[in-house]
Amino acid sequence: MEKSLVACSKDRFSLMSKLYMDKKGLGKVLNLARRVCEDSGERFTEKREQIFKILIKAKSSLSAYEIVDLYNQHSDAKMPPMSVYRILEFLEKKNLVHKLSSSGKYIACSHLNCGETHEFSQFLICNSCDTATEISISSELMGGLEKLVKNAGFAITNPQIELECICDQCARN
Amino acid sequence: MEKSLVACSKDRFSLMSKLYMDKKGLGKVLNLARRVCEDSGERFTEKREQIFKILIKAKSSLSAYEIVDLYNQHSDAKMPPMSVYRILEFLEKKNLVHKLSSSGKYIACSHLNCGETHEFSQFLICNSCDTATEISISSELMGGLEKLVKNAGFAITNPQIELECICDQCARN
DNA sequence: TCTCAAAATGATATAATGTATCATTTCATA
DNA sequence: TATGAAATGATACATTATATCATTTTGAGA
Repeated sequence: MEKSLVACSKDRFSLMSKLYMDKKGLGKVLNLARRVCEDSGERFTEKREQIFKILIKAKSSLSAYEIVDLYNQHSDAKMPPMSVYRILEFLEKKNLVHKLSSSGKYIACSHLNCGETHEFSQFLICNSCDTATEISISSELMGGLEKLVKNAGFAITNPQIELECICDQCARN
Repeated sequence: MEKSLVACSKDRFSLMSKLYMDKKGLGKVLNLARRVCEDSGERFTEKREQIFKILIKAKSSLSAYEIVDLYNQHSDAKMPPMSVYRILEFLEKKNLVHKLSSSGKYIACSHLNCGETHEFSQFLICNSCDTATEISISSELMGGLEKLVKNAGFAITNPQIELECICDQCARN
């Protein structure tokens, strides 16, 4: 896939909605994930799928150990943390999940709806309810940032940006 | 101090340079730090000053445990990690140091040169040499970001932004 | 279908980071 | 100099993350 600041061609420069998932949508996303893995000669194993599904269903970002607990609650075979870290790392490399560096927690990529995976996003993280919403900032804004950064003697190597926010729903309460 | 997206009135909307520090400058900054603390009825103790100086002299951001080690190397009395965490938290509240949330490491505020402290900054972090440079993004850019965030149903609560970069010097090597 | 190498996971230990809690010391000021 | 709040010490422990070697699973080719 081409590297681009914009993730999804169907949604250029616009707001991305959260990953909405009905049963049909879930199946589609899982198929896409499988294809992404198998296209590069790797496997979308049962355990990788389970962990991916845990993240898709999660309402907020999850730490590796929270995923361990969720997995072990719903399975007889207990998965050790090391395996979860490895699987998360794998899914992240495939751009199926993202790691929020400010919290160390993980979320499913919300661009899978449109049948694409992508590498870079920006995230709005609600301090109150811990949900993370993935957005794509405009090329104009990103261009402005890049210019500023260049003037400071730097170049952006990863345009992932995480913004500490409060969501409207939490703000009302 | 008034909360503002821009830190330093002498440098509005412009690039901030890294904290440059000769002997005279160091004295000035330490005096400022002491004043900031004592103005609110708190103390700029010897140990707080030592840790602050370690951060000022550091070429890159430092983890709490790195600071523990540096302190203990240059002192007979050994300071436990808990104390370092407490002191860092204190200095951060006073806006004398900043914590990089993506790495959990600390840097001295580089706006102290201009005789002011400030609350919010953006940081360019070199992946290669681990230096962090503090900048202030323009109000125009910040305004654009805020608009985008608002459309997504969020409001920014902390405009600290951390960008993964490579610095020109590392890029040449 | 059997074998084998690579991929994937298990198991275990340990490093690194961060917090909770209670005890002790330091310091301004009454 | 007595006292109470601020600051630090000491200790334990929780959380997060990685290193390493063993075992299992898988798919491709003999």
